[in-house]
Amino acid sequence: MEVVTTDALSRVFAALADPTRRDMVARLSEGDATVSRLAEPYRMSLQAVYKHLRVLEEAGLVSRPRGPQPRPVRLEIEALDLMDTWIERHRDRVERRYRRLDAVLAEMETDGHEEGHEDGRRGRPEGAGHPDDA
Amino acid sequence: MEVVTTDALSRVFAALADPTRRDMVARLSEGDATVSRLAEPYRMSLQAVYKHLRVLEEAGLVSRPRGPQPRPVRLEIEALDLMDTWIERHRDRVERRYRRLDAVLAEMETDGHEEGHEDGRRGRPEGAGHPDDA
DNA sequence: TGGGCTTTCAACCTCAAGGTTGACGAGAGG
DNA sequence: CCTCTCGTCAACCTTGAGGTTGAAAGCCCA
Repeated sequence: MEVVTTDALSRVFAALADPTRRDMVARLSEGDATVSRLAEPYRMSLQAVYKHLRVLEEAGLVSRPRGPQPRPVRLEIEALDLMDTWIERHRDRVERRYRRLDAVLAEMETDGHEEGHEDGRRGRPEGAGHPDDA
Repeated sequence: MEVVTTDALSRVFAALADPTRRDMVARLSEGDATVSRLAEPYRMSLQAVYKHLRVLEEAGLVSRPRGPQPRPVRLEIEALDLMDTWIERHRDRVERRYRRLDAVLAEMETDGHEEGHEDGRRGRPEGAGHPDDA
């Protein structure tokens, strides 16, 4: 069966990997809208838009009461927060690591060594390697 | 030829939509690593890992000198910043909007007006509609 | 110089993603 | 009541993503 059960984070990232969907989110961040209203700007069938909407919904980025009448689609920010958390975490780690490296390099420079950093690159000690999880 | 030229943002989001790739980024945020070292924990061929790496590279999330010897893979944070910026922008918009709505609703409640919200959500004025870009 | 290790490319397979068209159902409004 | 519209579902098509195997190439070392 392999019910892939793609994890939440993957769904959110994947949902936002599509420019159309990202644009929808952008527009929804300004205010709710009905499906057909949302579809207006795009050169694709209403059904396609509906599908995109479903992707966003399954990613938790959007919520809406289902039904035939013109019902509004609303943006939910929890999913954005989810991504944000992930990104910040790793970005911080990298930055911390860079800072550490800079310190090490600075110390090495007291030996009178100069770094070839014309593109702002740091050295890479390639240490660590902790196969830690996400 | 259709050089799709997927935009940068799409590439970054898509790159992180895969759990394996996300794990790679997580591990790289702790320190650089060679391709084979990176591949160790995963139960897939080395070539598959290499492909993932290429995706990350094209998304600008990773950089590495190409060549036959064991060369280190390094995480680049600019791409993370790119996403971060996008996310924050829209999240802020939504939050501002929610705050505004809350204010409006609070004001309306002084009139004793009822809202058709069977799912506990806030009201939706559906105004704006600026098909503004991402 | 030959062997082994690493990285890389290429051909192939499978399946899901994004899109299309066609049809259906429920409300709103004449 | 009939109809029009909006949202929804379903079947189908095409392409690209993720994986595999096989093989080529460059560097290091004995």
